[in-house]
Amino acid sequence: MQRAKILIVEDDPPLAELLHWHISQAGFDVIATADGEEALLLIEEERPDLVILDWMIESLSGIEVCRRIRRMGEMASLPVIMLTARSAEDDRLRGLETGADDYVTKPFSPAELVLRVKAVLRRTRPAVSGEMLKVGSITMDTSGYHVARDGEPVQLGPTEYRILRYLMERPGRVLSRMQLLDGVWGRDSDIEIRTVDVHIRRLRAAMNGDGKKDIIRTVRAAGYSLNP
Amino acid sequence: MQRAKILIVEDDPPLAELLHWHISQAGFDVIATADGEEALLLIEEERPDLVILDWMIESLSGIEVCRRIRRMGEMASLPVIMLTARSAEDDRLRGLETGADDYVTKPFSPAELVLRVKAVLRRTRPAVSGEMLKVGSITMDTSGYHVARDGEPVQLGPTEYRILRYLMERPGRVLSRMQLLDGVWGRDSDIEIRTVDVHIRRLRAAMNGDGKKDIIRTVRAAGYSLNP
DNA sequence: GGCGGTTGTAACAAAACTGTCGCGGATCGG
DNA sequence: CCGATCCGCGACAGTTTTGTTACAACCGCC
Repeated sequence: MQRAKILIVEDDPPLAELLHWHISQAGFDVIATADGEEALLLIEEERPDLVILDWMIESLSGIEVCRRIRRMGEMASLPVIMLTARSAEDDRLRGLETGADDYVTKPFSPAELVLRVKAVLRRTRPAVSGEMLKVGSITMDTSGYHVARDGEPVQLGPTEYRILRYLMERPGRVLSRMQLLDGVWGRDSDIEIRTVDVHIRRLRAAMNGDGKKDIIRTVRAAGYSLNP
Repeated sequence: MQRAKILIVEDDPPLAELLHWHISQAGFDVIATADGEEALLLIEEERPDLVILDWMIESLSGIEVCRRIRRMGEMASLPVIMLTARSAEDDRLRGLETGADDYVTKPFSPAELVLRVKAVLRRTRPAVSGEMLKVGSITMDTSGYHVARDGEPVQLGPTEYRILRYLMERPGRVLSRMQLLDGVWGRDSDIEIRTVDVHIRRLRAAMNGDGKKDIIRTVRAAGYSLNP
């Protein structure tokens, strides 16, 4: 199972270190910064799966960071958990309004935070939390690398598996070849963009074995998506 | 945003009431029953958007209800969240194979259940996820590139799609050919201005399939606009 | 080193879409 | 009613985008 990458944005060094330890102890990869501007850069470059964001940080308020994340286009759906000092209803509301997925009020137990992280990941990225993915008639066991259609197991090559997984994590959404290259091959791979087509074809061939309906929709000039 | 209707099938009265309260508190319309047979009837009549189904109910096991829902034709794609007592991997598999969209193992927090409900709805009904454009009887799912009129899907070419999107983002406003050229083709394209007409015609042809009313208004000497 | 399976590319074929033209009907202001 | 525009329509050739196939390089593994 692929480990989820968590970005911690916290400018109080002792607390940052505490969080770092507990989160990585729970089996996540951790990157950290104390600075809001840097956080935005790190999000671009490291593509974390979730951000833990202190409401009160120096260079840029947490709420502003959150707002900017929501305007980042490709990363706009990045889950954010806010750490707030007060539990005032007011703050909770404002936090959720700017697009935080959850919030934790200080003081909190690290264990609780870890639980929340897992819950949010389970909700937003089922695959990283080791659960079963299901879209239509297709099921994928992400821990055992098993894929089935209508209960019938399907044999997939590694790349086909990764493409399918990427699609199943975003069912119905049309993904451009560029997005697929980034998501499946990695951000910095100099692969021909048309190569995506070939693998899509292979994935189709493997999944539509009998005379079954095609599971992948081609959207001209846009990309591919999983059929509902 | 239109409220989603949730059907709860749970035969333990205290738990049913608890669920009822939390789900409706979260802003959903709730209907409930303790009986499997009745659940199927309610689905036919009330057309809920999602079903929360206890694995162990009396008259008909949850798993059997789920199976029948999947054979209901029109309602076959109804999302189902299963409540299971055990967390055995085995049950998870069986649950997903019979067509549940998600499952929650008891004990669970009502908050988590609400999160899952929202997550499943987001996945199955893009209308709730804010990436949906609506103007009159036309809906456009911008993340999945789906366009529908009166619920009927409409097939559009790339340029027609971009024009319609541009229009839907500015409903009612009259846009000159020049504006459309800038907005849809890009500021620096040396396209004949009359080409806009042709694409508008193609868009019309695609959208007014049956004898439906024209969705685009021609404003002589000014341009085009979307009809309200 | 040989082997089965996988991967990235190139090249070609097929399909879908695009832009342009010219014609004729519609509309408008006198 | 008339001329001047403006707009809708059908056709069409050119382009772009996608599907398909074949092939050489590569990989881990024995």
